[in-house]
Amino acid sequence: MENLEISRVLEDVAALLEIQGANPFRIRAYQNAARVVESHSTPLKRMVQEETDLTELPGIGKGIAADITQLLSEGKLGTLEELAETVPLSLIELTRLPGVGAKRARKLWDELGIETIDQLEEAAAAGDVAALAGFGAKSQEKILRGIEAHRRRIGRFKLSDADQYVEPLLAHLRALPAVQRLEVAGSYRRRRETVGDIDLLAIATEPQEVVEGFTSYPDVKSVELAGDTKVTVVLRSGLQVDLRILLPESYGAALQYFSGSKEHNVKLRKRAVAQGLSISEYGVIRAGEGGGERGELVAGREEADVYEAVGLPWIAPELREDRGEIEAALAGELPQLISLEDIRGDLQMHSTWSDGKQSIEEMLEGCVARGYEYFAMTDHSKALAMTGGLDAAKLRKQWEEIAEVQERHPEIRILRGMEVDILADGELDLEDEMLAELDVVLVSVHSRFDLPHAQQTERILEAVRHPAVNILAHPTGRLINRRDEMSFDLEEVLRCAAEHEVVVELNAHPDRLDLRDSHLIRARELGLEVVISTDAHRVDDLALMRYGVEQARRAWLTPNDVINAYPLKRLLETLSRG
DNA sequence: GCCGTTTTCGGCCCGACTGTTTTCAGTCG
Repeated sequence: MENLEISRVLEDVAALLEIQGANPFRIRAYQNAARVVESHSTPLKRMVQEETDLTELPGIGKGIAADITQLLSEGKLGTLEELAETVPLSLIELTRLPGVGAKRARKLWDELGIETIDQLEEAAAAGDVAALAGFGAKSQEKILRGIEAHRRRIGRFKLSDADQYVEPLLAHLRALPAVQRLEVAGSYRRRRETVGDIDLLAIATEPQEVVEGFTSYPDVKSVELAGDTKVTVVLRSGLQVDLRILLPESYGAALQYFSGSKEHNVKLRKRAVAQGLSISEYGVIRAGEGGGERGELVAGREEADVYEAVGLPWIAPELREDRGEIEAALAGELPQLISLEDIRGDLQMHSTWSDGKQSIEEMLEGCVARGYEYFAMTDHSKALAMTGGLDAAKLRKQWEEIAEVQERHPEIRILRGMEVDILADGELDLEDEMLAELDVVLVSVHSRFDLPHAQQTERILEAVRHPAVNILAHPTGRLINRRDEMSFDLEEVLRCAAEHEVVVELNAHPDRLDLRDSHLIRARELGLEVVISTDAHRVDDLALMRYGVEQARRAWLTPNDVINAYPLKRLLETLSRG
């Protein structure tokens, strides 16, 4: 059982306790523990095997350590099962709808007997929800909209969640002596922001051993299909994984075929047909004389051979969405995609001065360890009271600490920044004279996501036009699988940003990935520069940069489009213009 | 339930806003 799953179970315990109306601090203890477990880099499974004391982790005491140990040994948790006897587990899903929390979920169950989303939808559609005390017509409407959005998301895993399950599975399979080659294809390989299922491809000396090794993997919940060359399992997390065992001569063709996208492959096949070739998952075949006979296999062992056979260079998987990559490849104009090694700094992160978990110096050390030349310390502004956002006085104090830390660490440049809230009227949450003293000003929306379209657009435009602003952070405000983008005119905002030389952020946090790939392509067309930032709240989060870089590659971005791939001098010039 | 301790119990993230109420739940990170 992976850390993410343990974390999910602890979250479920917290949610049920909350619905039950338990001690709020006990609830928070489980929530805290869930967060700690989720972001812990070592698998707890291994810690338990090595008899490391789990209570060494912050927020994990005797009780939760015992819970985790039980969960790992028995695959289930007594605490949760006991709770589930008093309150239905399915109520947890209700609390994930906007406008429904623990109390309201409880009320829906108590008063209307609602246990599931389907039952809630039925009751809301019939108008029964609005009739409840504490609910009204607007709440009922919001619930119905929330259910609709929920349905659209169901069944897709965030890429980072998929990674948590896939990486240990790959390690398990690669350790099998019979495995000669093993790769993941599909949207996972193209690094799409969410994935439906996982496609594994392998070459094996003894296929049967690999099939057995796969189906006996401890996290397999059920084996859906077990043939000689194709096996489908569902992991405990609900993620479906297909494994195909291939012959070496068609491995590259299969990798190409199963990596997709479908649209990319359709275009590629058309091109092949025009050349008297046909591409399938088994290889590239030159049509035989007289049509009906089997033709000659001309490529298939390596993926690059497949592309070469139709006169193309190999195309990076992130580009394979039929967004002009085949045409670009033909013209020899494929972009020199950005990679993690190109990144020279991180321009959004938080410290204990606001809602970050680690000090400025600790964050600095994390950046140094990643080989960065610079980073920006960008705590929240005061409107976000919950996060301990800074007012002018506290910000000045923070600058003193930055100066001291900088003094001790000449090896990296600290930029004074702030993530300044865009207030509902478009005003910024920090005085102009303070803004002028910052090296980098990020602005972003954290409240009133529901303003009417025109008003929301004007609010953001107002902020982008402010002369002190350098970066528009997480511009759409979406949270993957949780919250839709705000309703506003992104095109107009991008045009305005271009005019005022404001850089748009690609927030690398795997919950956000905001802007998304298609938006970034548009931003680049409009001549905008992009910054890829992790929004780190702890040192470990700095590693999330890879998700931003992957998304940037899907958007065809090169090191020349991304300001935190610039050397310090060019970055400072970029930030000081305007 | 966790933490820290002045060791066996008290404290645990400050608020502003909306919708639906007339005191509160939910949301923002």
